[in-house]
Amino acid sequence: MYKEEMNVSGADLYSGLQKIFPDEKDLTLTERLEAARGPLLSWYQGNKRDLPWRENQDAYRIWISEIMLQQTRVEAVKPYFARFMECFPTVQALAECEEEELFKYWEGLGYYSRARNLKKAAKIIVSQYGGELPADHRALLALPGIGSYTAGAIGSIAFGLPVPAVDGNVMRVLSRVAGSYEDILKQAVKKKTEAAVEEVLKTLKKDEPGDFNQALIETGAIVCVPNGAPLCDLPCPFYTVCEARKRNLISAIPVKAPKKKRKIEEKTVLLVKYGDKIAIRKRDDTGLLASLYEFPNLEGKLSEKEVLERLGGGASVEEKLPEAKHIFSHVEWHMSGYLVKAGEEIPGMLFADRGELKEKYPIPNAFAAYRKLLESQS
DNA sequence: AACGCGGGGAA
DNA sequence: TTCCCAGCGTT
Repeated sequence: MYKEEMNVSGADLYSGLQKIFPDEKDLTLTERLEAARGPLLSWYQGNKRDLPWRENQDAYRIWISEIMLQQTRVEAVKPYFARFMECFPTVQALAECEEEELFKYWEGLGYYSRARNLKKAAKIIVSQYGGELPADHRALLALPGIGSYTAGAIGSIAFGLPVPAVDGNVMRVLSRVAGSYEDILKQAVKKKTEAAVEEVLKTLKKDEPGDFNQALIETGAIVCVPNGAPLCDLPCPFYTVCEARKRNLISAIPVKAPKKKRKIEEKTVLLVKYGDKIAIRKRDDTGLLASLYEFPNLEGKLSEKEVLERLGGGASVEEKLPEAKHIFSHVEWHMSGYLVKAGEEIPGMLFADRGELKEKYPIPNAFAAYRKLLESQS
């Protein structure tokens, strides 16, 4: 209300508040981090979650977990991680696997380029580093699928390197600690934050960078939570140095630029039966759900007649299927569907039996509603 | 710097 | 509904 009435930006409001409280010392983020260093490390020892990839410091396990955890919640990752490590226990096993099989283990986890890059990187690790992940920040950063955050996480957790691992969690925590109104989605803001964390990492003992980075992340997961108010009354390692808490700005920070809205796409999904088999096809190798399999589908919401025109070849529609919706982050599929009986195998389509549908071909969850229909059908 | 890329849990 | 999650690669 004050903000809107005065028509001032968050930054202006903040500098205004600074003038109202001129006696407050304006600490830098680095100074706040240094002040919290001790409490943070001991808080982490007492509060860290017991997670499968924290059983040891094996770089391969750390790597796989960090890739899976990109934009993905811990609870979602746990079952995938267990199955993955069982099937691909070493870098070599991963480097030699079939991409199709790898996708099958990734099915439902999303952001499938992560899996593709994992295999690419595994081959490089085998050919250039003797099958061991390199204990070098720049070498890690050069591997496909490993960016600034992941290189920092692997480097510090597996190898003890003093490199920052700043993700969305850490940006949320530290923007509140600093009382900063800068947009945490901006890469320049993230870079500054990484620089501040790196300063402090340099002052740590040799075995502490991994714990320090994980402690920051853990604070974001346990105390300074996303979606709603942070739980400042739990023991918080930043309690005494947190500017947002001190000035009651926890609901205003972090600042994130609004996202643009999704577009909606209409689709008509076909479950085409030929004997006991069902038609699927492989998607294009670029773009959304690249290289995965799908039920044949047509653009737009088509009538029974329009479907038959496009199929030809003695196909007949057996029934109209219920509508389904799938929401991606940037697009929304509104699907209608038909159960179709094919008179012959249709060129360009692949006919799979129920077992192959379940065990062999990776089909993304966007088609889960129709897949389920199929299972209850038989 | 902006955009494309999954899926699901929670408010 | 909207938000946001242990982000990265491409343009």
